[in-house]
Amino acid sequence: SYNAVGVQELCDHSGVKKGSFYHFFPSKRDLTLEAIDTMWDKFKEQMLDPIFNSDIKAFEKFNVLMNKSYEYQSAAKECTGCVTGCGIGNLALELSTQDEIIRQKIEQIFEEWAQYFEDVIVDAVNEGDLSVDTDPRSTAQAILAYMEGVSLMGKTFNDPTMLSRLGEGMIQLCISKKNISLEDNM
Amino acid sequence: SYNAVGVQELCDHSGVKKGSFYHFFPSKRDLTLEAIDTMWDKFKEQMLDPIFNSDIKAFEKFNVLMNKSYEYQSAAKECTGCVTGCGIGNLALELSTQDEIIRQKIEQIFEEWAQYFEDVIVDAVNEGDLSVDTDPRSTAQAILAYMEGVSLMGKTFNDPTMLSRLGEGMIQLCISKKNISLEDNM
DNA sequence: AAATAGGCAAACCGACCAGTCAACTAAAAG
DNA sequence: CTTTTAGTTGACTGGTCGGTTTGCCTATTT
Repeated sequence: SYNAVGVQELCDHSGVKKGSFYHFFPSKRDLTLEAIDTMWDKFKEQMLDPIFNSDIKAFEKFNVLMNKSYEYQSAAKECTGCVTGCGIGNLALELSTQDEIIRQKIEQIFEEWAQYFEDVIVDAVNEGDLSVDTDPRSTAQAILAYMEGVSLMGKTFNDPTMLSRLGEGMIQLCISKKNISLEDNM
Repeated sequence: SYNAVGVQELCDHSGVKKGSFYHFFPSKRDLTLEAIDTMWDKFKEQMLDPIFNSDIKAFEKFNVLMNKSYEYQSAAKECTGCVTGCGIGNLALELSTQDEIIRQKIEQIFEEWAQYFEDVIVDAVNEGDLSVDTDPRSTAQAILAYMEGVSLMGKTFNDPTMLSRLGEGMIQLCISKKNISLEDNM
């Protein structure tokens, strides 16, 4: 939690004196903004880019992403005893109503993040793997929402396997409504 | 945010003196636990029970729930200027790694919540509206995760329409994987 | 009328908060 | 060699934190 951790604590943990900290950062919020950038860059570099620049099947990319997330959360639990969830999602939920500037920054990151998904969905549509009725933007947002929701559940249950168990849902979110004749199931 | 609001502030806002507060509640955490119960009871009473005890179609129940959530968040934005998201989800994400007792309480609530969904899914399977291959428990958890994720997105974008736009995804999460022959789409 | 008990409020506690500041060091620039 | 500059440090600020203590006031019981 952002509000539960003080500047002093951060400094102690990093072997930095608080006075020095305020020499480089005008405020705690400034540090947070930079930390968000760092997290996001690292996430893109280590997770999104390797997966979404590879040439595996579109659907498979989502599965790989979820599996990597599962591994990451498993490692976090091994290391700290807690499933930590998505760092960006955590901040989003805690600070969106509290700090408008941070909210906007995270909004922009989510937009960028969904763009990764949207591009893949567009590819899949062009390749005929998804119905032309698919709305790429909404579908991409739905998948991102689902990922964040699954992370939230994993954190709440403190159980990383929730990520792998619920991973399949991402594919279902891709299937356009019109592609499923409800009569078939009703 | 839990940590951003102090007992004094809560008391001022309620016209209560802090000394009086601590006469009735041993700690801030105790208040929180009771507040969670109250929120959950109210949510069940006003949202879940009316919808899930009605005899509309299973799929339709999920849509109605999402629509009601949309209306609630719209009203919140009108009133406070902010989409507040799901109160329980907010606490879950902020406190799960910070307070084990609160984490357990929310875990139990999520379990109960998913049970509502699971029952409906079982009904739908029995009535032939969903494939017998459907895993009711996982599907229920997936829908809950999705709802929480959509709430998170709505809060981050401070845009209640995100709830209605992404609402359709809930139905897609119900469709069992085996029900969709991927070859049809690929 | 005396005793009792609970609701209530103000003062208070040590700890911690984000942030400031002046004194200091060390190295670069003139 | 002197001056400027960047970085370091710990003491300090006003204020708030969660929580405690004390004692008054009222209302029921005896």
